Amino acid sequence: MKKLPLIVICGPTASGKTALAIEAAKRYGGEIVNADSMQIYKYMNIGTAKPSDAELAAAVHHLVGFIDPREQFSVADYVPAAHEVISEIVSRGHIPIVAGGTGLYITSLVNDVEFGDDGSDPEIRAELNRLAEEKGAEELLKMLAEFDPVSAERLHPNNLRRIVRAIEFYKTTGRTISEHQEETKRKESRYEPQMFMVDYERSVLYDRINRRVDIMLEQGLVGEVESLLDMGCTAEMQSMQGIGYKETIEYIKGSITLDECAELIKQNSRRYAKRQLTWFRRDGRIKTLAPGEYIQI
RNA sequence: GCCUUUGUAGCUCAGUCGGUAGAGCAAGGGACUGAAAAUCCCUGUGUCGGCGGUUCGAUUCCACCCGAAGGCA
Repeated sequence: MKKLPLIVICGPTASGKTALAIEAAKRYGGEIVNADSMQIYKYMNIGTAKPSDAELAAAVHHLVGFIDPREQFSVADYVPAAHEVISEIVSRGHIPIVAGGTGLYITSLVNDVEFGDDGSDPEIRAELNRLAEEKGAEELLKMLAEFDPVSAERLHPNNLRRIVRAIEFYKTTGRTISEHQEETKRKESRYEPQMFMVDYERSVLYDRINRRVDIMLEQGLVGEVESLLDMGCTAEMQSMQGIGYKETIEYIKGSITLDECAELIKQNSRRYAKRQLTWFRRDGRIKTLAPGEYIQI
């Protein structure tokens, strides 16, 4: 079976993915598929550095701003949605260009990781979290070890979130998450990706990040967050965990000054960029581009 | 000009009764399969201001020089 070609533009925040994607779309007759876990939300424009109206008009974009920020969303929602959009793009005779910085979304899509309809249950998850608070994460790890020793061995006792997830997976599917992971690794992907990332010198990237945060504040990030709070968003919501949002909420609540808020956003963005680099660096398929270099296919 | 205090990691500072030094923050590295802008793990990076003296050995003691802060004139 012929694999579907896919252009992927990934990399850390503030590395110019949007502009590169638009350029590639124009040049090769492509349509852009967002792979950013925060730009999927509506009303969150400034803080997520969503493409501007002009940029959105310059090329066809998909999966941008289509989820209400009060709602949950996950890779398991993203991947099937992206598959569908991509197959439509291909059927139009266009080239799909996946662009974004969320490593998990990109890898799961490109490697064609399967997410079934079951496999998640918010109630079980909440119950496990409650149990962890009572008895501690180590107790849960022991529990996990009884039916999935492979995962239990791999997970650090402090990583409660993953421990909970592994137990939740077993309880909802009757299979262990480690088995599931092995299976999906063996599976052939339907895609043949060409992956690119702009490789900035670290200090240059950090300058870009710092500058961009200043611009976000000038553009009215505080106002954007205020109106999100007005529409009922709360700090606990997934969308409000986004960098730029959680810190601005602290400022609006009065627990930090605007300067502290700006510094915190910058620092968290830099740390995020570092984590993104760690993720993408280990994917040997990614070709690095010099700053200013266009992608070549 | 004189007196006092001070100079140790990127920052704030500990410390060594003389045996080349350690915390917090910052930073760096890594993991990652349904919260992923999330979550978690690992790591001390240093002509101890400079130049001499004493000493087997000086970041530590002494002299001088340079910088910083305060005080007196």
